[in-house]
Amino acid sequence: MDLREISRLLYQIKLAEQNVASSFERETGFSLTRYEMLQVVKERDVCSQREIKEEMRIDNAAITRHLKILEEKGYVVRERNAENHREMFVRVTEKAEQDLGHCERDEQANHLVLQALSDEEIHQLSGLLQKLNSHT
Amino acid sequence: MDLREISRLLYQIKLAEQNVASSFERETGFSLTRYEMLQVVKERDVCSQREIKEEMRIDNAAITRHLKILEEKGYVVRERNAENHREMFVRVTEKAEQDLGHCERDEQANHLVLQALSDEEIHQLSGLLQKLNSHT
DNA sequence: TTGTATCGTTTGACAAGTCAACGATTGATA
DNA sequence: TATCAATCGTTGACTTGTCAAACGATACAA
Repeated sequence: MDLREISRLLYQIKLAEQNVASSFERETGFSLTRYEMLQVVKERDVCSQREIKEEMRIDNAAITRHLKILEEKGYVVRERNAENHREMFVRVTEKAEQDLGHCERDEQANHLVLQALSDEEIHQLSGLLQKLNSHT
Repeated sequence: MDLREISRLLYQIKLAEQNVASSFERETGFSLTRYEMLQVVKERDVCSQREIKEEMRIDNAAITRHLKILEEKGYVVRERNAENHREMFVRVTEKAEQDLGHCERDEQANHLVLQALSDEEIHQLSGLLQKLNSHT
């Protein structure tokens, strides 16, 4: 297993990421990151940006900017935590719930990975990525 | 298998890509993309940017910019194809061969994926990614 | 009460990708 | 042969990530 083989594998991961992220956006209308972000917030009902950071392992700066965009689109509302004015509390709006639910029911989205891989393979892939990601 | 589960999986791929690319760069001193690019050129001895594009599935603009950087670092030389003045021919330099060989022999690089996954698992992962990437 | 450290977020500068528009060459064809 | 289309590469504008510096709270110690 030499470096060249490793770089080939890693480059395949890069390509997969690009393909997959752009397909997701094309088919759902949501950028993958912002979709995840909305779901993370929604699951917590209300949450701080620090929580988003910990859950998504993404830089603070990126969070600030994504939330700005989501706010402009009317998908989230933000307000300072009254008990700790350093924190911003984020909450998804009714509109976000609707639009998320809408593309949830959209069959098209299923064409993504499901077309390429069987359920068994998806499960395998998920396990391997988990291993890979936890070793960081 | 609903959309939320899919997005989780795709987001894992995104995280993996980020981890893996930055580890690679930290440990080899080469950005993953530029390392691949040098190898692709080296394997062909001389090649046009179109060939790089087809092999690496990367945008033309990105190639132009990476090659500019590689040229500045003295890793590649470029010259117009005398028979077709539209094409640029790229070639790696002696210095590139040396530096690539140097980090090839560097054990550190092996800590990357190899630490997280067994040979068998790497093989599995590679297969799954291949399937995923060919379905695009 | 007054520093000082820490926290949570924001901002700016950079990297690396995309797409779209352009320029120079080349090839095809009317 | 003159023109028109296709090819190859470059450039500019944009996206989305990073890191580092800055900033307004807050907490705590002297």
